[in-house]
Amino acid sequence: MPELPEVECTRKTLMGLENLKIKSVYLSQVAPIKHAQKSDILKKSKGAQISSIYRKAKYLFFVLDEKHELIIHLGMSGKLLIEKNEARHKHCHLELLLNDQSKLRFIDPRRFGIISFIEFQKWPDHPYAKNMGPDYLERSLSDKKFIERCRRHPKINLKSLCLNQSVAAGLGNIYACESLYDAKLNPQRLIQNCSDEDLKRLYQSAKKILRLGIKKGGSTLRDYVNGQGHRGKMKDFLKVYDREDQESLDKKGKVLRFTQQGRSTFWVPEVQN
DNA sequence: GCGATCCTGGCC
DNA sequence: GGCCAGGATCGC
Repeated sequence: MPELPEVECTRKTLMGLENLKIKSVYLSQVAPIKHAQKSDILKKSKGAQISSIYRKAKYLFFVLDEKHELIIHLGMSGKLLIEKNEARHKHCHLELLLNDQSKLRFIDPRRFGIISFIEFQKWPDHPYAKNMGPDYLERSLSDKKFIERCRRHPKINLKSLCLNQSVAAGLGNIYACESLYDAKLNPQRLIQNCSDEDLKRLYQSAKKILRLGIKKGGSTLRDYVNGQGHRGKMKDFLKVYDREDQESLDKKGKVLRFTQQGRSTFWVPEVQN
């Protein structure tokens, strides 16, 4: 479900939780906890204060007392919601009861999401961090660095490159299709057949599209909502995604769909070379 | 590098 | 019933 813009919009709506204290923690029997112990999370979160909340690519980090960090990845169907009196959802896997009586809930029917827990600032040592390149919107990433990272994978196609979080992180299927369309690049083209100029254009398009996604509050195709339960408006600005056999939003041609690496790619052949 | 795989739910 | 879904890892 959520790509970088949706995770960022979720983060923004959770900012009000900073400095609140965790009174109690609930974890479901089937909570998707990875590389952490349930007992550890329960023990070390209880009574802790949420000192800050930050994001890297599609991961959210809740810093607890500057001693530990609770990590959440929303996967395909996950959402974080601030609730008060609502009954606990069937697929709620984590609930933090806070000292203002609100509850932060992680709801994830498919359980492709991730709950993890680390010592403060130990993310670089986490197994999942090793496969993650720089966030597209990170200031330290540059045209030159992006191109250099792309060149490590000469044999993969541009769509795979976009979805490969080790090159640069944050794009998912929607924003990958939109970025390739914006950059006028054929999703099937191999990296070895791209010029530096092509790759630079892809990087610049990705940043532009991701920023627009954030500005519009994220894409709600079916059920994405931010921490306050509000839908995003970016769907109305998507030019090719989910528009098979229709004209692209900017009327430059007919959108076709095909499957690449098991995922749908939406593109306009007349525009993308 | 690629396909299978982890899951539930919605839609045809 | 079958297919599809906003993700990412794992084995070959």
